[in-house]
Amino acid sequence: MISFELFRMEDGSPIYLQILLYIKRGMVAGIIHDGDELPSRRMLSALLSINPNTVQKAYRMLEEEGLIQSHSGAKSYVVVNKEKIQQIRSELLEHDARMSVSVLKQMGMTREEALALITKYWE
Amino acid sequence: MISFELFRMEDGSPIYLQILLYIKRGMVAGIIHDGDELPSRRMLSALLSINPNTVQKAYRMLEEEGLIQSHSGAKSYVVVNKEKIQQIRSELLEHDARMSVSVLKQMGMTREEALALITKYWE
DNA sequence: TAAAGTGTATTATATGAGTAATACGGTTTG
DNA sequence: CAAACCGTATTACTCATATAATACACTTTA
Repeated sequence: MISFELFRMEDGSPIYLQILLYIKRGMVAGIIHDGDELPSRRMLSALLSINPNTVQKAYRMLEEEGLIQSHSGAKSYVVVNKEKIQQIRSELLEHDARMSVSVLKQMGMTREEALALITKYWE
Repeated sequence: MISFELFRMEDGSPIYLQILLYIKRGMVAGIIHDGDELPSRRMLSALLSINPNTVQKAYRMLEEEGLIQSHSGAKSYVVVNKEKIQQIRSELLEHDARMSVSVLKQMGMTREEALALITKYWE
């Protein structure tokens, strides 16, 4: 069963996207594997204190991408392979790195200052 | 007159927040100075192809923070000092650095891998 | 002075995100 | 089998974001 222990809602983006990205990042990190059981919509919504429809929206989008599999009445499971994970990894890294570099540059930071800042906040 | 040449709409967050942060980051970067003239609501909205009310929302919030000054009928100007800029700088850096570190960690990256990634996308 | 530009305000509309309550039928399990 | 849980769907509502169309009074400027 996938754990949502590290999940924190705070960045202001839509919750269903935060859930979707959390699961994708978990796949890339090697914490979420092929065949893993997902928490049910009702259980996860109760755990995060949000509406079941919001979880459903994230799960539906993941299913449309072919990353999870749902059967009416039964539990839902992760369906990935190495190629898919590598593709997601590239997408996420590129997006996150570009956004990070963009905002740091907008503040006039040098590369060295940026690296020092990342290091400072790493722990 | 403040330039919006580097402004790009793309990160999915509300436009009025993107404008607000763009101006704050410009102040921190030393590109936007005390006394600088702001583009009018109508002019900027036309330039960015958005509604004047959206620009007004960003400007109103900046004025409530005391970072710009508006007089009905006249142009609007930046009002900052070193202390304010230092405060904004701390807020923005902390927020951006925390978000960057958070997503990189969620993908299982080590500090060294994260620094290498930032370096790679810096140019 | 007259025109153009400006800040400010109002009302209406559309869309997306999120919640709330409920329902139906399938699967699992004691 | 029956209860519990599951995925799925529907309808209604609230709120924030963004647009659209005006309007008014003030300031700047030709």
